[in-house]
Amino acid sequence: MIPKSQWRSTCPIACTLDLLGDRWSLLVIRDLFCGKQYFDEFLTAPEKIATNILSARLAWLTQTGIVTRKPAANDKRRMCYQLTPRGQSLKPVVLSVAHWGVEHFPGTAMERGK
Amino acid sequence: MIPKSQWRSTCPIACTLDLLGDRWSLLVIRDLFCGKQYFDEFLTAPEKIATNILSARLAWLTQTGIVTRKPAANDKRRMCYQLTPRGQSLKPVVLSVAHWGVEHFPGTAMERGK
DNA sequence: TGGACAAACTTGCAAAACGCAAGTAATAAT
DNA sequence: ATTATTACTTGCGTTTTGCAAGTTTGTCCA
Repeated sequence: MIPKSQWRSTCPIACTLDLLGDRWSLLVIRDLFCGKQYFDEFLTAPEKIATNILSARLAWLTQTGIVTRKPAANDKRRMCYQLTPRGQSLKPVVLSVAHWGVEHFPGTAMERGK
Repeated sequence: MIPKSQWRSTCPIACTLDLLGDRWSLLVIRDLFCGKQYFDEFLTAPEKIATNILSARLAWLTQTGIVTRKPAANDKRRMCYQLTPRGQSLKPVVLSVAHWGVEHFPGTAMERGK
């Protein structure tokens, strides 16, 4: 169950957008599907997300059960972010968006691993 | 071809989010798939979009070739908005988002016509 | 063991987007 | 001619975004 005080409506599309309908969440999730796990790995994406935004998004995605957050075994500073089963279930959403983008934006392409 | 000066990257997901990755665009598109065509019809949705936001989104979606905008035959004031083929091709995206929402938000449901 | 370094944030602040309420222009109805 | 309707636009206060700089905690290595 996803915690949030105010959903705009009981429409599943509206609720999903309330959860991750912003400019960045789905890109973070894309990178998680690509195997990225650490804060600085997300920063290397070509879209150049700001650290405060990334921090806020990871916290929100953790809070809502889309990702897990735990310290790496060998370095307690490094936080390891991974998709939960709930997060992994977003794969069809990510793929349908990616597919539409490839069809409608000349010059774009899906990278390996997606 | 979609006109915009600055895309964040050449990733198809990032480009798609630049186009309609905000809180409202996909809800307008949802309503278009449901058969809504006129300004005041979109205003009746339970999410209560503001008129200036709706106006801006319809203009942007028109400009980017997702919807067409023409006066109704019998009333020149009424603007009739409809999905273009490009807009209709978003159906798998809308459906995958709706499906995920139904699975993960108890109490939500897709309405007739989607 | 102590100084340099690194990871993951946090803070400050300016700019942009959002959202509400009220106003307006063009057309239609009576 | 007057009133109502449609599709906006404007003003303005609030919220979110984005950039740069700073902070904290943990690691590395001489």
